[in-house]
Amino acid sequence: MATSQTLQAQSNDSSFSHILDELQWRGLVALSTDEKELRSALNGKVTYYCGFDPTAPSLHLGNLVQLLTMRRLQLAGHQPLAIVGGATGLIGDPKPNAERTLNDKSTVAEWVSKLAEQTKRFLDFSGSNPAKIVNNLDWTEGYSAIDFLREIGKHYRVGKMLSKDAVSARLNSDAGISYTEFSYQILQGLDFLELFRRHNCTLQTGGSDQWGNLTSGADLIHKVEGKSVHLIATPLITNADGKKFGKSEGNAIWLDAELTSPYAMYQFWLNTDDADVIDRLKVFTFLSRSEIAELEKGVREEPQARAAQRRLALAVTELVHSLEDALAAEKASLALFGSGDLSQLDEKTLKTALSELPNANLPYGSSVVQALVATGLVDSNGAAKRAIQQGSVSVNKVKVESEDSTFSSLLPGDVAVVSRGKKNLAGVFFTK
RNA sequence: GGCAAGUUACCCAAGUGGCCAAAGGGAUCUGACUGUAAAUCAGCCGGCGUGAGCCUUCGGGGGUUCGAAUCCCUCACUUGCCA
Repeated sequence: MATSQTLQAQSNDSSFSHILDELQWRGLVALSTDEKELRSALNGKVTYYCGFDPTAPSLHLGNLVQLLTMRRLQLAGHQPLAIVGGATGLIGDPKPNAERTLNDKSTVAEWVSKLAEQTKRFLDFSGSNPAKIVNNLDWTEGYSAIDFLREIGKHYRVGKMLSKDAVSARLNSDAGISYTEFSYQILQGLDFLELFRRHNCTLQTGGSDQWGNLTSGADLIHKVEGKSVHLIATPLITNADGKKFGKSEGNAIWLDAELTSPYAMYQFWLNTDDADVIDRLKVFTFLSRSEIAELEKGVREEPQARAAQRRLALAVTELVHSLEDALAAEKASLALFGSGDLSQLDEKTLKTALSELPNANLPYGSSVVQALVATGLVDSNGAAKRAIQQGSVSVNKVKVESEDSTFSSLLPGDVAVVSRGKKNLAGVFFTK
């Protein structure tokens, strides 16, 4: 795979003498195994891994934290293994409140290949410490139930398994937990053991909510191989206002451009709270300590300029998509939110900007309600009318007053910008 | 295997024959104020439709009744206790 320009341009901040110092400064270490040993291990070359379970057709922002952490370690000279959980994805790790619905094997297999493809953008697969993608189905599929219970199960004490947060939370909830999900930690433990044996992998990274599963593997290796290995858990990203991070309008932000457009990605980051933006820059970008300090000053002295948010939005959109996509999203954002009159924009700029938005082709004479539904700004005709009654709908920045409005004037090129609220925009292209 | 309790819209949760599209809270969304921020206040919050009405929904299926989320049968699942 050709290495992208974006990847080539990345580097760690040379003002840190140890990768662990940088990770800590970026707020990426919530929990770890013995820090002194971890630090000295990282002085040499370490092979490490992080798992991604196929629970959806795309990775999301939570996964991005892991991917970028992996990349930082790779830039420090260590060798990454990205595990795509063909096996663990079939089982499902216990969520705090509810049992997961099992997905078809074929669905999971399809998602595995999609996720594997996505991870490729974030790691370097060439050079002296190339990344590798592995699938844990490779070593679990052939395992017989008897062998599994004898060779692996014997090392697990039920008391300890019950005490893991993920399990005990479920036992105390009214959802209970199935044997299937209860077993998840063993499978993940097996992953680490296999990677240790096959690739001499001695470090696992993951989210702090996965700590129980991370320690599962380290314990197993200790018991079976008598070796101590290392763990780094990244904190869960939370917003200053306590709301869940990574959601926009209640929907997850996906890395797949089909599910979350580059424009939506850009907007998501642009809307970051002042109180969060510096933390986000540390976690989600490769900007240096001094660059971030500069932006922090901007937030303090001139928050309304939102320089930090703009930088963040551009940087992450480039990471996830491409520089061209990021610039196009930025341009569309400026054009559509700028104070200027939309009709002053030339046809080409306008059409490019609109194609970044959710959009629809409609015949001339269509109603505003139809456009709202067709572009997906609202779910139903009723919701569209309600939105108009609430005064939240505008066409080309002019508020729509009546439920049966049509498009009275179009922009150059026979297009229109429909908005619901201040931030939800969509484009309409008129055709015969 | 036995006994008991439970399964309500995105989440929590009321409702125990008609006044139930279903209380209340949270989340999301929208408006005002702003900086495409936060906080605050207000509104919307199953679908269709000419704000009258109609359709679908209260775990699945079947039944009683003029009428059921509410009663009965049955299946599935969850939790607790007993074995």
